[in-house]
Amino acid sequence: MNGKDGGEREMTRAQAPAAFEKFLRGRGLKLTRPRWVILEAALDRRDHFSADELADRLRKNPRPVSKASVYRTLALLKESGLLEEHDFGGGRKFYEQALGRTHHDHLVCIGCGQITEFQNPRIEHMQDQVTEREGFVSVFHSLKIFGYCRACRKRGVSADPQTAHLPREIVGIHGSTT
Amino acid sequence: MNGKDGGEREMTRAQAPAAFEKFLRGRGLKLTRPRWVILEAALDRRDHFSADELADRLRKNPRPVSKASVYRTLALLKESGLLEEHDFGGGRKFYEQALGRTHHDHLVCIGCGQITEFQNPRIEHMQDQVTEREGFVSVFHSLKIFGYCRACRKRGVSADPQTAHLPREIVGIHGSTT
DNA sequence: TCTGAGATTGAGACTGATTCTCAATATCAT
DNA sequence: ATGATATTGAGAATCAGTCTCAATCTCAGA
Repeated sequence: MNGKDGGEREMTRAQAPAAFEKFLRGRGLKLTRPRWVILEAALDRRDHFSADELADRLRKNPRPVSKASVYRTLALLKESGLLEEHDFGGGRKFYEQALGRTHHDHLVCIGCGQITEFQNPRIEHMQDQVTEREGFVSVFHSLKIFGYCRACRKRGVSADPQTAHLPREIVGIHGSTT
Repeated sequence: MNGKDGGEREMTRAQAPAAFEKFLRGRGLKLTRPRWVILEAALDRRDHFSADELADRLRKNPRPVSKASVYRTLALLKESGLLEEHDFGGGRKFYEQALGRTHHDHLVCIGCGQITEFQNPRIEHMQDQVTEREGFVSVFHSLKIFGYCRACRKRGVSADPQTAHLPREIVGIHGSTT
């Protein structure tokens, strides 16, 4: 799962609440109970999750949190750098933890919805060449490769590229470095 | 604008209606007036356009076409391979002509919304390496680099990456090969 | 600990793109 | 021309996400 994990990840996880509080204070914002609940819920996730799925879950909590707060707080967590936002198409955004993680791109299986991460410094480097040539300053980028994963191929799952639709549910996630 | 243009492009444009009709027939679908109107309108565009913008325009035509038909027909044009669909974020999809064009990726300026196209065979090649290594079969991919274009930089337009929002209006398009 | 200015919350209305519904209409092989 | 089917259009529905605003918290200062 993306190289060495555990120790390093746990450390950043432990630091996250303090980092978020600092971020909030720096903006004159308050650390409220709903924000805390949402932060904790987000930190508990190791996968890619959507705002409304999280909102649904938290709405049923012993300490319910409203949909509006979930959306608002996820936006703050993104701005603070604790979460990263991804758009895999399909009309909804997904979030994943960012702290202590390095940049990576995604393979998205249109058969089962599984997401596999990958890193490729050479691709990144060539992107820099492209932007430089254009006088463009890159702020962020997104590279997603859609297709069929090994498991789906084995199962014989494949469809017409034109009619294949993007998964609305992110089923799982595999990490892969290089 | 993306290499040699004109002659070749015009040829494919002339062939497009026949190609679409063939596609429709192959599916037992009919070539109706609204579909024809929408096809022509789409072929007249050289830029990236959204469905609802086109629908708005056609709704005011001497021969009005309904929003529903525009959405339905653009989907068919995409399936037929005449149009390509892009999601630049911002909650709406954009279309561009695909016939006679080669694959390319996009630089999206978050300052002015301008889209610049680029091609880089080496990046494509490395993507192949990545998918192969994962046992993944690529069906399509999307590489978008968001940032500030040369013009925006000159104008001093730049914003906090976290608060920068994606353009809802695609302002223009520049092609660039390599 | 109390207080008040100001930030935040939650319920639900709203938005905006896109899709769906379905009765009326158009298409085209025969 | 005819009829079996596909298609259309107007508006309702959907769906993620945002907004509104009165009631409610937070927290720095007294």
